[in-house]
Amino acid sequence: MADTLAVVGEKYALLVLREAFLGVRRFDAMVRNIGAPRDVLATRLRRLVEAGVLEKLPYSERPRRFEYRPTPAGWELQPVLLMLMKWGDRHLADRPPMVLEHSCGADLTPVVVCGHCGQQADQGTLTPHVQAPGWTRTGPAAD
Amino acid sequence: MADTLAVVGEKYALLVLREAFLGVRRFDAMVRNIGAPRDVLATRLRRLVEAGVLEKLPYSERPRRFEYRPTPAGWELQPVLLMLMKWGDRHLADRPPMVLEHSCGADLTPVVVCGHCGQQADQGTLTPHVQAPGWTRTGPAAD
DNA sequence: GCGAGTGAGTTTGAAATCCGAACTCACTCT
DNA sequence: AGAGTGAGTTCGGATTTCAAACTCACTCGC
Repeated sequence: MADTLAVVGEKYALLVLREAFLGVRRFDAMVRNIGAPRDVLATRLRRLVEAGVLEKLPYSERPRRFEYRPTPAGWELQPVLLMLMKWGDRHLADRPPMVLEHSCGADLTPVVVCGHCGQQADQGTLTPHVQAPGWTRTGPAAD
Repeated sequence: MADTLAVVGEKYALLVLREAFLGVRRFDAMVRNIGAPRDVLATRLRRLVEAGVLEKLPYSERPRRFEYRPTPAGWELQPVLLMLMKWGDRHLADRPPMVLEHSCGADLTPVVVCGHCGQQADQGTLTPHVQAPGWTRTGPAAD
């Protein structure tokens, strides 16, 4: 988790990915949609490319222009964004939510399930098997 | 999404939640496990409490001591963390991953599915219905 | 009853980031 | 020739982050 956040946890990184997923893949368009300072966006894009999450490819020689597309590894981050979106819609809903249509025809309500049994994976259903080094669960704290 | 990140997108915020989910709920324990500067952790905790994601409650009067527990809204962020964890395990795996056991008895592999049809929701299966104000999808960019 | 320790922070000053605006460079379009 | 566009880079100033030290209110061992 900490390692993942080292890649996508910096300010704007996940918003950049959102835009890339939605098809906004050019520098200036991202600046407009995200509202990030141009230099910050430039560094973010560099990092995401070197992390293998985005790919920078030219869509025009003369003048040389680039676009940024999610790699396969990048696409695998989409579920993270879906869950962030869902949470925001449930708990912060100011504007009407963006609707994504699933291939089944319904409007998407993303749910996290256990890949093994297909049942929802949430609070009550999970038990950590902890053996991380240096990790301490101090004090009594039954959930 | 942007709004959600305004709440949990700051540095360490999601790590704080991870600890809280795992039962680490005291200030000093979090400092030890996360390695964040104490002042930053203090501000993060304040923000997460006022955002309604954590709850600060005393576990001892005299001396006055507090712990931070996820609220119901907080627990709803767990899926986000699960997907971040999964991605890290697949793409950055340095140390052996932490195993979570699902109530079905199997080790959890979290998957995001469409709540309507139960089928996986990923790259090919989603079509955005875009009508956000000021949002521009510039240039040709079929996925 | 005294010194050491603990838990939950706050303070402090230097280092790293972020910000917005302006600038560059290489073109294209009128 | 002049205006515009796309993809950045450069600037100085405002915010954040950082690590270490400090506070305050206790408790514990002797």
